Amino acid sequence: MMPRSGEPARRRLQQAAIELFCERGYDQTTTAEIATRAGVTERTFFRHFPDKREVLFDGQGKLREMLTGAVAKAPATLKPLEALYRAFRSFEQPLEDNRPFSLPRQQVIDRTPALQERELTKVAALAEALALALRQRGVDERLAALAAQTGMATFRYAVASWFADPTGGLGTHLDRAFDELDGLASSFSTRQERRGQGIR
Amino acid sequence: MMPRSGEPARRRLQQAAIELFCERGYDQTTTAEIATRAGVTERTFFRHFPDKREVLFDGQGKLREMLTGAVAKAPATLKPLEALYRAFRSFEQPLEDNRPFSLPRQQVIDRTPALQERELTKVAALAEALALALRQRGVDERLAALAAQTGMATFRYAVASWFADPTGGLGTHLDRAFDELDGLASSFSTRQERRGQGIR
DNA sequence: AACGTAATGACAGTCACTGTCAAACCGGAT
DNA sequence: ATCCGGTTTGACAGTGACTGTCATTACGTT
Repeated sequence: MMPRSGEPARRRLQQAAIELFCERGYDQTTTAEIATRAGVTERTFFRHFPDKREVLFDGQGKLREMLTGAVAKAPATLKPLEALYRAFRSFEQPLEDNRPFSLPRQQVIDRTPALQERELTKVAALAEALALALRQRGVDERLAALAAQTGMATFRYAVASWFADPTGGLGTHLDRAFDELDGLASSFSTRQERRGQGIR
Repeated sequence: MMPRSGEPARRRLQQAAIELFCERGYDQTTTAEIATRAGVTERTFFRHFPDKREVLFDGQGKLREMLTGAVAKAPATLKPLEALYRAFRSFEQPLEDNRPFSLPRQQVIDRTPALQERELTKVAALAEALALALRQRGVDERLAALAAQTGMATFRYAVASWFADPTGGLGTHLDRAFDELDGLASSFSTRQERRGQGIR
């Protein structure tokens, strides 16, 4: 049996996976190769991760808990999107620290359709969790869903532009994205004809 | 060689697939079984569909073209979400006609994670196409993306409630969903503190 | 040092999916 | 009717993701 030395097998597998994905690409890498580089058997890979893709989406569970927790703790007077903004903002530092790992990870995802598909479901699950957190703040069900989706999209937009240009840190990009969204909100309505120029 | 009789092999495969998925479930059905029921070989299945999931997501291409076309043809004065509403509305009849097929299909998807994942990517692709169509109407890039996502989510909500209760037809559910969205728009803003009570 | 639990290796097996090539189908030209 | 060229299919072999099972090994506990 492989000596259980040093880093836990789980971490070695993640490390080996991202290395190989960067070197050869996701599709050209077999789970057996990942396992070999990590010094374990292929079977062990599937004991730690339910499938090949999941080796890149591991932190999601904690991220969800932390974000929903931050939303729950936000001042009750805040509007939905403002609560989300604060939750995202409270994650600036951890995400900055993770950048060296998450940047190559995102590059692999961006050029692999199968991984983009998985990312979409992770994002959707996160948005759903955020919507639930908003509902527990007393927000209407439909508004919670809408705000959660919009907030997530804006967050992703900010992270993407931060990946492209880290200048000013993630916080700057978050502010910019939410400011832009704020400007959009005024031109955001469904029906035109049944409104006069009067407001409210 | 199998006599090329009756319905084209493609349709037979789709029919056989949805039947088997309803009977045994998606995971408990092999592509070989689908092919056998359709009277062809497994190899032929993969000549018609790139993967097992795709047999349930075939109309997507045409749907995208028709919806983006409808958006393009909408009166130029309409706001983004109103243009989307009209595009969706113009599809009431085709969707009503398809209900006998799409209802069981949706039930299969709803209880199969792998299919939900694929559906998410289809929805995302459609939203992206709608955003592009809005941009070509002169809508700002970010607003187009936001409106497309929101519109798609509202459309899906309407279709879901129409699946649950066809009373009044899809049109009624669409109106209700967009009316609800319209009510939400007023409480939809990002930042609270930097606004006085003044409007505009 | 003995023990129990959890992690691992070894092995066999299923199934989605692909490449390849020959055979069968089809419509149109002769 | 016959031939012909392009398309569709069948047959077969192969890869790789993923699962079940069981014995074995590592590690903490006593």
